[in-house]
Parts: sequence; structure tokens; C-alpha cells
Amino acid sequence: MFILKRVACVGGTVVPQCTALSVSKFSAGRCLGSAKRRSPYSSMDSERYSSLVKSIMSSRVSSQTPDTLQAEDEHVYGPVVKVAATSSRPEPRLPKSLHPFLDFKETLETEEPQPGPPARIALNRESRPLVPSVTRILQQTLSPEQIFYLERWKRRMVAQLGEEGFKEYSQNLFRQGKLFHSVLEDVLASCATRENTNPPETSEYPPEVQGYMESISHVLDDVRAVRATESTVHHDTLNYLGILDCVARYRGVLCVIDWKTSEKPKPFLSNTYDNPVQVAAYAGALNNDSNYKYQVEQGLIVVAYKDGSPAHAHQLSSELMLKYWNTWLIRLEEFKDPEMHQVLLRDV
DNA sequence: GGATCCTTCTTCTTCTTC
Repeated sequence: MFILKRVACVGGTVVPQCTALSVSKFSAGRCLGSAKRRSPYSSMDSERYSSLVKSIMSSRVSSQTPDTLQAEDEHVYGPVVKVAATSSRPEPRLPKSLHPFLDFKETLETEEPQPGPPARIALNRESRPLVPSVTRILQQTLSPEQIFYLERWKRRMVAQLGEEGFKEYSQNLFRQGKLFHSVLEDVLASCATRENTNPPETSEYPPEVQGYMESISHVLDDVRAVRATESTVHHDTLNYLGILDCVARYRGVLCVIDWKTSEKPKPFLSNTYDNPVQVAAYAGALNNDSNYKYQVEQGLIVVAYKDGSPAHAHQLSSELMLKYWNTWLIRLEEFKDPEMHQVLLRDV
């Protein structure tokens, strides 16, 4: 059975689009009789699970591909100036040369350090002028599919807000993210120096970040022994650098922690795109940086929400970190061999 | 003082009925 799903206006012609109709859950429900049946989900805490539901609904398998989406977008937003490739990299892939995630340092710290301010190694570009950063490498090795969806999102936003409006919107997102990070850095530093003390009340923070701080309060309860904040890590062998957000114990396990702000709910790790690769890259660098006398095997990505709803904390086990470390090595190879990346962009 | 760096974010479809 087919129904008209919607109509698309193409060059003034109305083109109906058909789609297979599955039995509607609503009509099926009505067939069960006139007596009202209570759904087993009716007693569910819908507010609590709303982000989960939204995420599942938005990740359903679609018949549309970047190809069909692009054709459709061109009717609505005009032709794309730079044609994006439309497929992701072939999977699975392995790095050409494997490099250990952990480095067995000679003088490993086995004891907790004395309580004191966390390490904060500032970036010194003068001593390392040509070393590429984690962010730059990730940005320049995005998959064709990622580039396509990002450009599509930007086109839609510009169509909605205008060039200036979009610029303002982006700047606002960055400003909030930066403020959140700087407030959090102060909180983590003061928690590290004051043993067993609670962080300040939410109302003590700048109004712009109060929601985010409320959002992560349950995560902060499980964070102890902060060892580093906003600190530069450099991989002595692979020669890349970055500035990690935080190294601390989360539920007793030493982790590289990455704090994120997000407008959309991200209840699953897969919603965080390249964030796990970023965390693995920082941890691998820290493990191979002679300035740090300890190893980190696990990671944590915390996604905070402005409305204060509970942040999602995604733990990266040692196994996951190794998986994303290999992904990072592939991205690093692509970055160091731009021709290889160009071939990928062109051919897939 | 100005330029540059690292980072801060942004993506995964779009409709329907009661």
C-alpha cells in the first residue's frame, strides 16, 4: 500500500513522493477495542527519558543518502559551489604503522601526588613552532560525509539566520563554551586544593553558565584527585600537541576528561562524533610526554546542557581508548600524507 | 599593535494522527 508522503515543489511543478505505508501504531491501537488501554509506557518518566527518545527517533535508518539529500537541497538552497564527496571512508582500516598507546616510563608515580594545584603546562609555540595540533589534524582529516553534513547544516543555518545572524550565533556558542571551560577550571583547581569540599552553589557562577554547571553537578560529585587542567601535552615520538581539559579520577579511575557544551542531547557515545578520537589523542600524547610521570588508560566525555538537565557522561574503557587510538593514528597518517587524504576525498 | 596558535562549537531525514 502506498500513500502520499509529501509534495516537493521542483521548478514550479508539484511532484508527489510515494512511500510504503506500514501499519500505523495509532490505528492498530484503535482496533483493539473501544476500552482505553493503558500503555506500559504511560507511567514512564517522560521528561527523564526525553533525550533518549529524541536520539533514537533521530537515528532511525533512513532511505535517504547524502546523494538524495544533496539533490533535494540544491532545489531549496541552490547549487553547492564546492561539490562534496558523498561517502564515508571504507571500513575497517588499520594504521600503516601501529604505535603503542601506553609508554612504559621509567619513573612511574604509584602514589597519589600531594594535594596541591593541578598541573597546567602552558602552550609554548616558540619552542615548538611547527608541531601540528590535535584540533587541526582532526579538522583537516574529516570524512567526506562529515564535510557534507557540516556544510549542509551551515547552508541551512545561513538560510534561516542570514550571514550575519549565523556569525553571531556561532560566536555565541564559542563564547559560552569558553566561559564554561574557564569557570570549570577554577572550580576543579579549588576542589583539588581543598580536600573533600563541595563545589560552590550554582547561583555563584556567571548567569550564562549556571545551567551548564547545574548540568554537570552529578558528574563533579564523582571527580577526585584533579592532576591537570587546561594543560599542554606533546607526543615526543609522533610529534603532535594539544591542550587537554582535565586529568582526574572519575569513580576512582584516572581519566582524561573532556567537557563539552551542547544544544542537542547526546545520550550515546556515537552522538559525539570525533570527540572520542580527540580524547584518545590527548591521552596517547600524555602517555608519551616526558613532562608527565604517569599513564592514563581511560577517558571521559561529559556533555553539559544549558537548561541544567543532567549531563551525559560517556566513559571510554581501555579497550575503547585503544580502538580510538588506532583511528587517531589513521587520521594522523592522512594529515601527514595529504595526497592520501585527497585520494580518499576524491575516490570514495 | 597585529598576527597566529589552541580551543571553544556545528553533522547523522522528515513527516504523519489522535
